Amino acid sequence: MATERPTLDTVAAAAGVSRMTVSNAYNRPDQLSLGTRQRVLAVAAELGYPGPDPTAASLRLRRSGTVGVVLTERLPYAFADPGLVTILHGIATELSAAGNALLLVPGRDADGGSLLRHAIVDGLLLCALDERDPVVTAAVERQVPMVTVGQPHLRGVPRVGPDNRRGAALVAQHLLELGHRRFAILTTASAGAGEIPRPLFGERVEGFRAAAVGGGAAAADVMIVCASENNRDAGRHAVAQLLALPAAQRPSAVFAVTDILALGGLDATAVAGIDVPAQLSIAGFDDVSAAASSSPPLTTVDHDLYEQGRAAARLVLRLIAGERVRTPRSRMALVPRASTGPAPSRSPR
Amino acid sequence: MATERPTLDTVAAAAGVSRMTVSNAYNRPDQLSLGTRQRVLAVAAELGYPGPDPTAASLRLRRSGTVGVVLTERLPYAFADPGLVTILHGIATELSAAGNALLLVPGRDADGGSLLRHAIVDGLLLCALDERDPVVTAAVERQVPMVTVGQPHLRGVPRVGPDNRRGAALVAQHLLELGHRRFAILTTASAGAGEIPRPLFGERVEGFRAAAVGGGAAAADVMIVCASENNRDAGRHAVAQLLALPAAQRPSAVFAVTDILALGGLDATAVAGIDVPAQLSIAGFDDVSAAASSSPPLTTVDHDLYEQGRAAARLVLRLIAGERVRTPRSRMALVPRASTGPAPSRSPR
DNA sequence: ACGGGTCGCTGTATCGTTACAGACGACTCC
DNA sequence: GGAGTCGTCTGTAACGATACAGCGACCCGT
Repeated sequence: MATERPTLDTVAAAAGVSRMTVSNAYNRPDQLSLGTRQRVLAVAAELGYPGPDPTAASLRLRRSGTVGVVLTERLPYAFADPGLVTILHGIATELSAAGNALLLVPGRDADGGSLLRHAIVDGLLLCALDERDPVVTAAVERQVPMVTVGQPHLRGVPRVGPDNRRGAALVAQHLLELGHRRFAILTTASAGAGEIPRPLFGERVEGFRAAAVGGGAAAADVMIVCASENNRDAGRHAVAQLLALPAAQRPSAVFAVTDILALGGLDATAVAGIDVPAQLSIAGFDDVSAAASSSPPLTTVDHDLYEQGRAAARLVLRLIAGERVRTPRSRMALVPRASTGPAPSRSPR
Repeated sequence: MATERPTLDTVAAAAGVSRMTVSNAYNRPDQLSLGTRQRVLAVAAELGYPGPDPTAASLRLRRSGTVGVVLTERLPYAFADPGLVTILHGIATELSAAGNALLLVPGRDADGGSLLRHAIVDGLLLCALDERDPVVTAAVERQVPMVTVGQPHLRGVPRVGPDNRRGAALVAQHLLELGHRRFAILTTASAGAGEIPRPLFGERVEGFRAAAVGGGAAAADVMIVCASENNRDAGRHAVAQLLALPAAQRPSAVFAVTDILALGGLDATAVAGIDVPAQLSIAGFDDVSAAASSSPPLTTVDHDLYEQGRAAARLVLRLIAGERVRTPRSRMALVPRASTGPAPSRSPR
């Protein structure tokens, strides 16, 4: 029966109408009479015509109704990171509301080639990528409407994301107001696996240090401690080492560049019997859900990842529609909780 | 400079070669001399040519390197369900390893039309959909390689997923061997919000009942209890009501169609001071991570969602490659833990 | 009966790419 | 020196659809 796959032409010939009429039967029901339409669709069904080919339509229309999202070089890792999943949730919400599909693009394929070159998309969202990642270059070369989320910063490309420097400075200011003058910044080893790009944490480290020193701390009193990875265990180990320092050298407040690390730090204080915040203040960054229910609840910086995803999706849709957009300013706020308190008196017992 | 967007032709003319040579410069470096290739790419860069248009290439090649995934009618809900995210993780792992992108297709757009008609995909994966969902019809009409995960069962379409009847029967058999003869099946109200399709739970209920009755229980001794929703609180309420029954009518074992409900049931027994499993056995289904660490640990049925996602992706890729595949048998196993034990003696104290 | 409007349908001209079959010179081999 | 081979490059023919202008036919009011 169906020796070759039917096309619009096949159906048109069988129904005795022009190809355009068949196309209209599917896409513009108001452009033809009800009778003709039903007849055409009946013939199409009989021939087993699966409907207009979306690829051909996209070529002609010059749009596909699809937005590409690049999450990390190796896509599957993205699903292991609750933060990225949250961003993705926001993106999906906004895209599907606008009738767009979401294409998840692996950064590179097995051959090292960039799949991005072959992705059929009207626009791109780059999430949390290192700016030296080759996939970023490939994205720019595509010359497609594009928005970045978090990282990287690219000239001429709108970016949604927190001002990491400002957020870290908010924490520094909070701790300075509580009387702290000796700090440790807890970050991940910069030579680490690179699962999460360095620039992001670098901005937080620099933002905190600059604000702390600018606010009265001695440069020598802002130490930097590196955890081996960005996970709770690594945070615990790093803070445990910190607690082993002689009291005189010990900082009175720790700023961890992620909540995960900060929560690990709380674990270490619990083990060591250190009272937080009486003996040591700890603050994090991200306001993940666990931060509100830790013991004690964690002071942190809230920047709404779900909303960032939504905002980025809205922006790229507007770019696709031909509007001009500017990088918006993200909502961001210090969330003071019980893990930070006044600095202990000058000589801790 | 670039009054019109350059194409292969533009670049070919400017470089003084044929269009095919430009195409080969991008896609088949071995088909032309190094010198020519570099010259062509240089000219392309100068003209700002973004590389071959993926849409046109897909039209010509009849493949896009993309697999579509339909998770639920409203895409964003998918990210709220850890089970679906796990399946998606498995799918993404396998697809990206094979150099394919993953298109998340919302079931329907704002106008009620199906976006699936416009999705550019080489194949489709349908996850956990009700078979009466119009999106399923739309998918079938696309006449594209397709695999379903969990639900629905479709004639001629391979399906990956547990045999719910068999899994439930495993639980029934386990409880029968422990001497239980009076059962309650805990499921969700069939007239519920429909967040998760009914057939899935229906199969589990029927599978358990059939195996229990077939194994020696009186039909009247298999009662069905409905929780208002599939969450822990609703499970707790439902089991609390069960515990309020006169001892003579009370079942000695409860089979909950999901672990979530079963965990709620454990909460209820803890509140009521009922000893599990000495006074009441409780079993679940799914082996979610929390099942291993509940108190007592939950007897349940393990069917690996991550592996199901991987298996489904592999299958659809093989279909796309033109191979014939058969619906595989999923690994599934009863995981006996401490929440089930021998039936209490005939007259409970 | 005639101008003007609407309805329903058709024809032509792309959209940008890649497969395939060959053409053409140079090189190798006997 | 002629035949075969290789490496490069070219031309033609799709792939399957949609936008847009336009053309009869029909209905109206006058």
